[in-house]
Amino acid sequence: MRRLERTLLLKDYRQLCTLSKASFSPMLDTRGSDHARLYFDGNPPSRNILSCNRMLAAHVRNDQTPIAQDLFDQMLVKDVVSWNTMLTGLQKAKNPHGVNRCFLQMRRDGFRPSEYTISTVLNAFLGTAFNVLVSQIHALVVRLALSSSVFVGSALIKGYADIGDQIALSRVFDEIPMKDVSSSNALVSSYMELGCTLEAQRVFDVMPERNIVSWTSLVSGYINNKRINKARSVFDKMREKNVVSWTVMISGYVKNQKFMDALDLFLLMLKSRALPNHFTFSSVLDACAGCSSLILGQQVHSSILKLGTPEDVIMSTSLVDMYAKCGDIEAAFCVFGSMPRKNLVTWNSIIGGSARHGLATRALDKFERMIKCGVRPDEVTFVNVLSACGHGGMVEKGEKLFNSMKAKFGIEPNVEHYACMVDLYGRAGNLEEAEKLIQGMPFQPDVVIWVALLGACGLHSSLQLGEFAAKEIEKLRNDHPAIYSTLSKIHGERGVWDSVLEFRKIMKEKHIQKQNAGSWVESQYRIR
DNA sequence: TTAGGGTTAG
Repeated sequence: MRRLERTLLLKDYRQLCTLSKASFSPMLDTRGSDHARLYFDGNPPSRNILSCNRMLAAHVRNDQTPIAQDLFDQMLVKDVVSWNTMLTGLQKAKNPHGVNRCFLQMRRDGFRPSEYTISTVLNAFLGTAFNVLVSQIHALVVRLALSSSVFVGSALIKGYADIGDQIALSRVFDEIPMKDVSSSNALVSSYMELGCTLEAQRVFDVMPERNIVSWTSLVSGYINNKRINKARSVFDKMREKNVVSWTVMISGYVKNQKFMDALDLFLLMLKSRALPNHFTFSSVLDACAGCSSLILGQQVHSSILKLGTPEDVIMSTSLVDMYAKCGDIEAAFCVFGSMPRKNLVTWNSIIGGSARHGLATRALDKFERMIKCGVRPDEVTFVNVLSACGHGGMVEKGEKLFNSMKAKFGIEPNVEHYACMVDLYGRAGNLEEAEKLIQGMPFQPDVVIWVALLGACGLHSSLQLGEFAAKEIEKLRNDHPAIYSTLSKIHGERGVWDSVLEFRKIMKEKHIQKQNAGSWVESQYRIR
């Protein structure tokens, strides 16, 4: 490049830099005229760094991370805001690898991480294998003198909670000079996460200022520590409640199988004129499914439509699951078909629902479609398709799918899959094959396996093998109700009435009741 | 122009 050109470029570059001097200062310090050239070519003055960053942020806000990444890669001059925005995009896209790579590149390029950078990176690493880096990032925070930031502090507290380091997280909190309500809230939920309910309560009690999040963190913490009644008593003390606090309490009841309490609370929420959102509806639908109430489920579905709740893949999956569990599989298919986006859980719900309704062919058809749509099956998918084959008597298809698990999809069959296969062979009357499979299993058979075999023996009146399975069950759990009822049935069918009476006597002594099959219709009445 | 603390499914 000729000297004159170089001088001109450098002049233009300096002029451009005056648009945002603070952002450009690291570049001025470390870059030469080649960078000026690059900037001149790639970023005409109409596209200065501020407008590029704004565009980048807009893409990130709209969940268009790949577009943001393209723009970011094209930006020949970046500032710390550009890097932070890109990191936020990768964090939102749940791409911790990407965040790690971007963060490393940022540092290699000589940029100094800011409070924004640290809190974004730490949050991206939560719940991932990258959380081993928390203490290293903490060391960097100390070196960069960012320890006093409440944002960095909150992120570090959560990071240390994620790796179970109670001492470190309380030390981080202590070292924040001007603690705010958010950092205290982070401390409350982190103690709760580690099961330290007393510590969490103590922090909450001494907080100089509490907001709705502080209260909700406490409620949520008690729920996660299985203290549902304590959670409710805190919840009742809240003077102000919002959609999140209502949802936390409702979903807490659902997690604890207290479906009627969840539905009662949902009614209270509506009475208080709080507006449910997709989080609330997912939990409420789960409660309807839990008590098999189609009527309530339908009413909740109507409310979703009436309120114009925006489509959400999780909420719609809960709808599919609710309809399937409440006996209306056609409605489940209808909701499923109307979903613009489906994920693995959605597919598993419809496949599992079909299987439970005895619709083996439809279940397998959905499985094929799922593969065609490019969704990779997981272990739940295979439990569902194998049980569909079992209910449909499709032995060969089941065998083929079972063998394809490892070979085609890289999924190692677990004990549940073996139980499905034992059930599949057993129902079809192929008890020998079932027994052979158990013998060849790569792990010790559990109660579920033996119960599947015993069930098959009951179905096909196989006394010898049935007694063997019963003995194995007894070794693992000596009061399993299936043992006595099934053996009593087999003996009855063979006319060995003494044994039948003996089993009935044992069942009476041990207060064992034959488990009755539940009926959807029955539970409809129960709820009214 | 960039960040934190409480909520959902098989």
